[in-house]
Amino acid sequence: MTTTDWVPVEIAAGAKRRMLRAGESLFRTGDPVHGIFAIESGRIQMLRYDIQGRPLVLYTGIQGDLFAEAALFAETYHCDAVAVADATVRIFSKSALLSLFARDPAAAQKFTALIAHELITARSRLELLNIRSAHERVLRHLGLAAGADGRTVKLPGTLKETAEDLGLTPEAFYRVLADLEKRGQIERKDDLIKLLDTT
Amino acid sequence: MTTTDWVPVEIAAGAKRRMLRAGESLFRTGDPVHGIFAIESGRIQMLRYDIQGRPLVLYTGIQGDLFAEAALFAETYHCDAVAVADATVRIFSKSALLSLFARDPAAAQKFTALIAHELITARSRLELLNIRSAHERVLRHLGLAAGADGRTVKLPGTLKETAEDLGLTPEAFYRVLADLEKRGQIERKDDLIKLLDTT
DNA sequence: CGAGTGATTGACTTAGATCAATGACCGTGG
DNA sequence: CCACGGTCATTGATCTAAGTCAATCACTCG
Repeated sequence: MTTTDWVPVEIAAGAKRRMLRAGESLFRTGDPVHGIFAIESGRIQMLRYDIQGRPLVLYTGIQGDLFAEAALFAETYHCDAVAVADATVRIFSKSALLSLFARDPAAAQKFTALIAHELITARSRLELLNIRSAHERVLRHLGLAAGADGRTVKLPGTLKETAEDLGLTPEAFYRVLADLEKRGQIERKDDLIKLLDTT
Repeated sequence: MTTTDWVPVEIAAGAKRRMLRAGESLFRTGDPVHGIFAIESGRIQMLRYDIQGRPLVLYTGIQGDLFAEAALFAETYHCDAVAVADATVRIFSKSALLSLFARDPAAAQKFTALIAHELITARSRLELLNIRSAHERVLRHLGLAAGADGRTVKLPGTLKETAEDLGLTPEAFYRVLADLEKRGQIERKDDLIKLLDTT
């Protein structure tokens, strides 16, 4: 989600691109804010460090994710961002965005709507992760991810990645899928999953 | 967090209050959007139903939480909201907010900043819940929740509630705390927890 | 003074993590 | 064109961390 079609052309045009190699840092806590970022490829983590120096991961963003949105409203970054895999990002200048928003309320509203939507997504994933049973968790996830017909889900990326999203090991996820299929609760064809009625 | 000090007085003044009894519904999918809500007391859940009619919890809000923010940008609600315990909410009218934002970019920005901040919080809780070990999870949580000194955490609410937040059973949480204390990694005094150096 | 709830700890069980092995698939370089 | 190395998908065997059930104590509230 969060492809960057929310950005008005005028900003998109001026957006620079930056490539990072695995381990390279994009910004650090205290750096003055230059802008916010969209991940075009790779994987970026936001980190804080606790008092003992242990890293606390705040967010792991992948392809298509927008991040550091809150930096728009701060002078300096409040965490570090490092590439955990080779990555490229687009940079949307803070000043350009803010002045756009000030001048064009509709654009501002579009941005707010986008963030509000991401918040919904994040919150529903939180509820999902609080479900203890792997079976339930997978079923609910499929229910949420189901398309318009409410039955068909096309899994994005690899199963391994989906497993990760669900807070499961890949093995556990494979087993749950296999089991659901055996029980006739789902049908699988490649990366398509169909939910069946269990009455 | 998210106490309602973000609302400009003019809106706060006009905000109605509504009391709900456990099980009572605040709005349903498809209802026209009247406004967004702040929970003054109690507990409210947002729900969707999957095609088999099973409820999918999207969010559980408690005292102080703002919710249905995204409804500002929609004509109708996209989920149900029901009180899971007796609750009172304040209602901020959609039209009043939108016209405020259109006329006062600074207010709009404050709102966006608030949501962006909530997004950060939600995302960092997601990372937390993806940590499998209860020990690690609790330690990281304490690290994140630590106050300015980076060492002292005052637990809000009951331990049981915190356990719930962390995706742990109360028992598991008690045990982890007891264990951390025994190992000298934390110190507890009532609802204050102090992180100690483990070097 | 009970009734209700949170905090705590013990005993037991199990779901899911971990470790391991195999097959399918894909790109790459000789 | 094919062998080889890498990754994903899958399944089996095993182990343990955390859930579940249960009992006790402390507290608060009417």
